[in-house]
Amino acid sequence: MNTRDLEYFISLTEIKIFSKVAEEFNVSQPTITFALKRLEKEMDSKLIIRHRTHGELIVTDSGKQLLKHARAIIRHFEVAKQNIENLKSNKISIGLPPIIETKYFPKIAQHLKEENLLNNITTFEYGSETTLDALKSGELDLALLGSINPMEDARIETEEIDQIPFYVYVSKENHLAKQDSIKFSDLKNEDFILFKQGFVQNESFRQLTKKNGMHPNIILRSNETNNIMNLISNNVGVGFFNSFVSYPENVVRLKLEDDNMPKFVTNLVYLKSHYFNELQQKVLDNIRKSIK
Amino acid sequence: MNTRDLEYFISLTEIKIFSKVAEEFNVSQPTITFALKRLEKEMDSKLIIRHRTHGELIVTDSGKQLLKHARAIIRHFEVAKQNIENLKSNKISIGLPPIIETKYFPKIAQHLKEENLLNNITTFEYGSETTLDALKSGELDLALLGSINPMEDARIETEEIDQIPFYVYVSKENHLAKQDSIKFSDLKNEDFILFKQGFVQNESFRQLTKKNGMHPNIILRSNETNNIMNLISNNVGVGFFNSFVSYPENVVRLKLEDDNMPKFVTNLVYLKSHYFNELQQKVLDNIRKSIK
DNA sequence: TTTTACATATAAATTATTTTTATTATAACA
DNA sequence: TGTTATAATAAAAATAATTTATATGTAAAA
Repeated sequence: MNTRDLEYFISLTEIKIFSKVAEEFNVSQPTITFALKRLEKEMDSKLIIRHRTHGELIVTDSGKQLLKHARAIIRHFEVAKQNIENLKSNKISIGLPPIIETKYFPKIAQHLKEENLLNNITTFEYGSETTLDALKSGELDLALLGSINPMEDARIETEEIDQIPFYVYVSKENHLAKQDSIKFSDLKNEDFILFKQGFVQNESFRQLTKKNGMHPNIILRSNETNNIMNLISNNVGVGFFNSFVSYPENVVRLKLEDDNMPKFVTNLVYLKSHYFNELQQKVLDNIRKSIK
Repeated sequence: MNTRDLEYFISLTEIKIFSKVAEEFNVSQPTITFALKRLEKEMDSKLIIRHRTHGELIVTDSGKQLLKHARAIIRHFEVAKQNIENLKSNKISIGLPPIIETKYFPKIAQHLKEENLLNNITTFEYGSETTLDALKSGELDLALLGSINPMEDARIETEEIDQIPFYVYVSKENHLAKQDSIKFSDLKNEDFILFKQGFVQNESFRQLTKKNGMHPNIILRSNETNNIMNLISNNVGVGFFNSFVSYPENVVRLKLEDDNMPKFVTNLVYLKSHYFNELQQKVLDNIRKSIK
């Protein structure tokens, strides 16, 4: 069986028009007809019910069943290619979201340098959610990433590093700064400066505002911790981060008193199906050593 | 890319001789050479280092990486076929290990009969371990099965039904019968009558004997609960089962006092990648309703 | 009801891919 | 040095996939 036929099939269930699928793949329309016939013969089952008219095309139960597996097959194939590409360039690509990088990378870099491995790594610095996607797609061999509460994903191996709470960061001039700790709901009239999309703190923040029935005023989003801290220290708004971020002297960190607060969990993760070669294994071991 | 090439490749990494692989698949030797070349071109990487001499054949790191994905791809393909086969026969095949069947099937059957679905199911009555393998291979759509401690498998969706302890069953004439509860180590001189291979109680039993440094004398294994209980009641030996089994009047059930005793967990399980059609969904819902 | 437009199927020819047959190359070993 | 076991290569054959051209089916428009 050919993966090309599966690709035609997947596309057909999405686009639902034979001739458009053919266009998509730069082949002629009968090619799609024949590909589907091959699959139906192989599976000994009708996969798609077609009416020769506008947009009506029904995926049978068998078709739906195949579709699930077809997607998995194509994904496996693409990830295999990507992994091999990384292997060839003798680099291990590591996802390191900035906040986690700040906390852990100095030690990791030190260890790797001692072992002469520092030039064999490429780091990838995006938010934890984006990083997770990249890991799944096979772009990354390994990642250190944050999650709210322990991670659970069927395809991923997770080693939990630690769990830390979230804090609110405000300027000393802010009215909240006199207190040591607050309730999340005390923030309902504040302006917020947060990270851009793809950071777990956002998900945690979203959960808390929902729980407290708040409609927060987010005045700015940035990817740069320094930039955000600068604005906070000028009392432009308040921030919501874990304790990994460093903060200037005129910023105060406030504890949150609420029960059942989400935690920021740091995880060392990789695909269960990933094969680590000797070099990659060495790097992995060094990272493990560095963060524990 | 062709799955046939992957099959040749997988076999080659196992058999390690091109000509033998060719024989295995009833093709000529150059076919294997060309298949490997195609894969190496597609992956743009050497997969296998070959010396034209006895048994020396090294799978490269890239090859190992591909191998992992190749196995997954082939499995997906086979499972898809099997699932579709079940779908066509409009039957839902359900794994029901005997002990669990005894406890849950009467209620399930009653519900299914009311809905006129009883003739759309096929049950598969083996031990939980065997049942799990069948589920993974796509032979089964669904299973109720036992595990020691909660199950964790990447490819499987699990709904935990309940957790119950294991007990020791002895004849009233047995010297232990006077007690209400015992320690597992009190059994060190007993003769045991257990289930045959593929039942979770065996795994639990094995763990406990190991922990207690025991070398148990297992005098008989059977698949028939009635048969085993008969022997126990005649004081031929003692049994180790969960509380689902029914037992005659002259058999006594003893609690186990040990700490951290393994539990018998009943789970409703199915493949994450399994697509349930309307009929199958109905059956699934009825089973859920029956066991909760 | 006929026509038109859109969409898929089919037949035959073409092209591409895979496999085979026959042969050569290479290393190990007697 | 010749023999044996194994893999690679070249050319031909077989098989499979795709295209071109055309037929067929269906819904909507005229």
